[in-house]
Amino acid sequence: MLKYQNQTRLLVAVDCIIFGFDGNKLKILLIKRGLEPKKDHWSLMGGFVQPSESTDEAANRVLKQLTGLDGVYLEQLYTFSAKDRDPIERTISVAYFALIDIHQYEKQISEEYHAEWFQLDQIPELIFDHSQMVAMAREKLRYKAALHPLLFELLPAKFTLPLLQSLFEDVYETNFDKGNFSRKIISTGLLIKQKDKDKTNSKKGAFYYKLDKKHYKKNFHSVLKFIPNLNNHLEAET
Amino acid sequence: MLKYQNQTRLLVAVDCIIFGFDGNKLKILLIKRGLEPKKDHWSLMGGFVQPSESTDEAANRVLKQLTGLDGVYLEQLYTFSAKDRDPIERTISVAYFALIDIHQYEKQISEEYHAEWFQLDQIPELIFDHSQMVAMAREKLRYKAALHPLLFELLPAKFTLPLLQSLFEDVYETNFDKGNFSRKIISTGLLIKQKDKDKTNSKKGAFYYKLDKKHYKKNFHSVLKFIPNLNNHLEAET
DNA sequence: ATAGTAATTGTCATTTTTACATTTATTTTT
DNA sequence: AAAAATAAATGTAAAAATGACAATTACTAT
Repeated sequence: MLKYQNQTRLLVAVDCIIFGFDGNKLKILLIKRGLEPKKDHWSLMGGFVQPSESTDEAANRVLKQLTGLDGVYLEQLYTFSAKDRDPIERTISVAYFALIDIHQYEKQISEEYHAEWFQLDQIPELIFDHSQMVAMAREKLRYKAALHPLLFELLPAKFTLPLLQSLFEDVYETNFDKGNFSRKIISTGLLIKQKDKDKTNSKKGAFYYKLDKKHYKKNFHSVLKFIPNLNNHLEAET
Repeated sequence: MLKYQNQTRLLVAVDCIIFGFDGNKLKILLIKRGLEPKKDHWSLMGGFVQPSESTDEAANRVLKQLTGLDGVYLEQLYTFSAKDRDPIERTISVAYFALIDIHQYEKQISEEYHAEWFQLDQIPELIFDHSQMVAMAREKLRYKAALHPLLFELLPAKFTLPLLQSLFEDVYETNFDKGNFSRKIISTGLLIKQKDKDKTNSKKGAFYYKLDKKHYKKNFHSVLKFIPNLNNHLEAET
């Protein structure tokens, strides 16, 4: 089976940075690590790549194990390969980031892993280089969401413009003018206005919208500039 | 040494997509593969990751081996991990893309590998999934160069605006208005005008410019929009 | 019926973009 | 030595977009 002579083989893992939005705050899902080393320390959900799978498949498997979810937004982020990143044995890790609708997530499944959602300003110390992975995922999310319709993946099928705006405001830690924001979103043509309203947050109520799936897929890669004064809100990118 | 029980270890390689600009056309550097399988077929330059190195270090090593160059622009692109991508033995490959000043490149070194520069519309059949890697690198280059001052890495220290424009025009396969182009570039504040001109292409001569290195590093991550009608020139992104 | 609230729509000055036109600096030709 | 040729550099203005702020609207609760 080993046909390239004299080459070292390495452990390959995947780790997932899983984002969710509870209607108020952007959060990531962390687990308490179940095996040594660093047992019971906070960690990203991950696992070793099996002989039968690609890293994409491994990441999807791991994500399903923890959340019960299939077919969610999952994107390869970066491969971490520092020689000593795992103290037990050399392992390279391909990091993925996922965006899920937090309400779809099945709690009972994740209890097995002692998983918890954390706000981004309250993330505990993480094992290995996982803090670096989280930082990079957050940067990438900010960068990409400013230019592409990404954050919709975090919302339920029906949502209001004020809810969308509060998500953007939390991601960019700033406030946007509501008039300009709604015009910009509407002008993308990505949303279909519904007949009904959400009246939990105001007396007037805010219309629900749904994604126009076709338009969304077709225009996902277009550069849209959702964010005014973009450069004030991005520090760096990957 | 093997401390995580019952896990499979895999070969890990790096492959480099090396871009250069000869003053006329954007090109990539390919080699004739020296070992079986697929000996003498066209291939990206690559190599196995050694126990002593990270993938970044491996990519830099491989790049230096082929070009003789140190400290060039090198960025991790994507990790390719399809189960059967290498027919001999399972190998995952971390692809990197490099931007070099083609005139710095030392030809005698690469003759050992039978390396040749190819225009992007004349790339031969490549081994394994290397064509896919090239396609992704090209997309990424287009995407990123539209928003960040990336293409300067392909030019010599002193260059003219018309040369820069011809590079942009080749990358995006289109023509730009020269007045608007030069204004946009100048307005970034990234360039320092020199006293001398290049008179090889016109009677009037075009002033040389140099990168303002400090400004360049500081503003590299700013979103600048170098390209008008951006969405007409990007198909997709990674 | 009225007041209160947040959603929605409106307005307009400012800035950016883009198409196209003119001027300028230099070399080559007459 | 003047004129023609060439491509670089600069100028112009209409159109589009952005962004700050104001007014109106639709509904609920008093």
